Amino acid sequence: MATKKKSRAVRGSTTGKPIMALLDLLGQRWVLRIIWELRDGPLTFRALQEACDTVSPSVLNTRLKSLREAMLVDTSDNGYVLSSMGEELQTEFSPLYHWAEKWAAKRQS
Amino acid sequence: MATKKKSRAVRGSTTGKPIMALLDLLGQRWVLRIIWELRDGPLTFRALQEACDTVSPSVLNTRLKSLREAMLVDTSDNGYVLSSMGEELQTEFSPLYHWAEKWAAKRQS
DNA sequence: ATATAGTGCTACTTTTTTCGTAGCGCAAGA
DNA sequence: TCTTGCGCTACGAAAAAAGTAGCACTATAT
Repeated sequence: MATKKKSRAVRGSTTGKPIMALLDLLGQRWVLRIIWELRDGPLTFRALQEACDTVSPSVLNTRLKSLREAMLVDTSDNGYVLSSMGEELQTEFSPLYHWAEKWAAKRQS
Repeated sequence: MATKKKSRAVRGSTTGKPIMALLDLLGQRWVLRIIWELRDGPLTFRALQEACDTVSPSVLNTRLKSLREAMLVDTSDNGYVLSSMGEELQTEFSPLYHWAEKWAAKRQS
């Protein structure tokens, strides 16, 4: 059981499989977006809020807590920043960002 | 406060940027999971429901509609199946599934 | 023809999550 | 002192998701 760390039971999946935990984490609203917005360096809480379509501060704070617990985000002097793991994840994602353009083109046709 | 949003197609992002639309779509609960569960071939509605921790049929149906509109999922004789675009996306994701193991290992240490 | 079982899916109520907004406590300048 | 900007909390309203029941249909069995 994943009751080791924080017993947070990342919403839904109790399988204990890392991929399920990850998909659950990333499947929370704004999580993917936050990681995306932090791609170019640190942002303050409010800057991050602005970047994410002025997401409500309560939700943003909740997400940042999750992401810090998940060791994907850290705090720095200049605000929130991707951790080394977070940057790795961002790197995994980058081809996806390119793919999105292709996807959009095909959708419209 | 900022721009008033019209009836949103894909929740949140008004930027019109494909990546935002994609992140919004994938950030809905169960969407990533559904794509993951369809990785090895078609699943019926109920099989898919079982695979996703018995997600409620209303939500599953809503997601499947979104995914069909997004041209990531199709229907087949054997149930729901990833479209060619859906398979591409799944391919983009696969390294991520490997990364999750590494992530989990690091988290617990 | 009737019964059975499995399918995709809708309808409805309850519960959870997110939104939207106001505002607190703190710190650095003017 | 009086701002200004910061991270963040509080809380009611709105939206989304969960949970459950069950319908219409099809295929197979009796």
